[in-house]
Amino acid sequence: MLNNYSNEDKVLLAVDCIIFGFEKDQLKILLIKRDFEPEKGKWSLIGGFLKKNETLDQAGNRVLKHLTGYDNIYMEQFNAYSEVDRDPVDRTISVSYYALINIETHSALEEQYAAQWFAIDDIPKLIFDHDIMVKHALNRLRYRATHKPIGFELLPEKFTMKQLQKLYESILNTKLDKRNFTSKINGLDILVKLEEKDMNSSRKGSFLYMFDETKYKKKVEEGFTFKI
Amino acid sequence: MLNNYSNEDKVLLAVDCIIFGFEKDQLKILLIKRDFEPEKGKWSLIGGFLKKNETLDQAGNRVLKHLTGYDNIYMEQFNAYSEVDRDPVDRTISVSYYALINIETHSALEEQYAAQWFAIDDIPKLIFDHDIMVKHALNRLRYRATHKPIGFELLPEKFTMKQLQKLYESILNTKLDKRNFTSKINGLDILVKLEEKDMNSSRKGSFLYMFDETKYKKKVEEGFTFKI
DNA sequence: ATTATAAGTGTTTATTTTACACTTATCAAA
DNA sequence: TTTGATAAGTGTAAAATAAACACTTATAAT
Repeated sequence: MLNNYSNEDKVLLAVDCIIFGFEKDQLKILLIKRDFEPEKGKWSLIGGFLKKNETLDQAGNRVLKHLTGYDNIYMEQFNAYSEVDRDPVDRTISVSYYALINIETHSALEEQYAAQWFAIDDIPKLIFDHDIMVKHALNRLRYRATHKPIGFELLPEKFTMKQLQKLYESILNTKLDKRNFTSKINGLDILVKLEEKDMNSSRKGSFLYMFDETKYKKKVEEGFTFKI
Repeated sequence: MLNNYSNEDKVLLAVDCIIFGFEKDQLKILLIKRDFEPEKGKWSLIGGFLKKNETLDQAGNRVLKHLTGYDNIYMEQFNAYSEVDRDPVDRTISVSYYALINIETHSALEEQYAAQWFAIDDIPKLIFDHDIMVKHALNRLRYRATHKPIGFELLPEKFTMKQLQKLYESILNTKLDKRNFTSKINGLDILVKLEEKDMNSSRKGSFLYMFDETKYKKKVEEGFTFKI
């Protein structure tokens, strides 16, 4: 009586991750040189196959850790890709995730692995349908940025208001007014202004901020609409 | 060299559909009495297994047609569910879809099949993790209703402003002000007001509307924020 | 002391959203 | 044919939010 699914087709299930980082005022994604056939040596998203005894979330984290060394990264599932011929070797459905990561605090790992960061408007041709996945992930990230706070996972612990503005500008692909941006962000009440200044970018120096993690996460739960 | 995926695990991939309809001012979903083990006879979402040579979208449509007779239905994929034990028989990942359907023009089909419509706040206990899927689908539908026009797929060809308002109210689970609603909707410029009146609901009668399909679909592309 | 540079800060206008209640068209009943 | 009942239809004022816009200030380097 049990096991009456035996006539059904089984397929390979892949997990592919679009890993966003932010560095030098630029939004970037992490790509890897694929080390197996087909398309060996071509640039690819971080990905791998789901194993029998793990969830998709677990597979995403395992794959990410295995290929980049990164652990405990913020990830969100966003779409399944199922074109019959998307992978020439075998029927593979891919569930994609986007991840947010602070490049600086996770630096130096890329070298031991074959991963490399690419600025968002300088991405090489990718294998299979990975280009489309990146496009969709960007849309999702844009939506995310206008409906929930963003930055906690992407910026260093302490950052300037300008860095935060540049993050929004690069995600939304637009220029924002400094005064309006500042008051909008302050209105969200998720930042803590520190005494400390960053003296690198100007003589006057600019105050550093941190996220108030509790308030930030509360706003992530609630959501809002951030009009640009 | 090819077929080097042979060590990877294969899994069953299911497609489950949350089918929304609207009837008698109520948002409803279509459920089916499951006709195979396990959980035979229990209420379940419309679902089935992906076959080797079809996409998920195709599988969704095939399953829907097979179990309800409905064809050519608006569907959108929204999430993959992958808990290891979600199906007791075999490892099955489910990709869920929500669908929108006009109950009246598709009526009479339920009887030949084992499907039945349930008002959204009167849904029986469902098998596996289908309850969670329904909850997520409702959230997705709410999001959809506040960011794109909705109703074309759910309402009959001709409908009153009140019907449309009731649709929004039942999706958003809230009461709306008649005047504000009317001017908001008219502001979208997606409706055509007919000469014709519906005389069933009042002595005065209420004008019937249709969607301007071109404008409607354009707005669906663009998106907006519908503040309630 | 002077200068150069980016940081920091408020106000006014335009737009959008919300709150709110009376008149009208029609059918049914007297 | 008049009257009454009922839901449809309609507008405005106040409040909140978003957008546009430019000068002052703190500091390091010279």
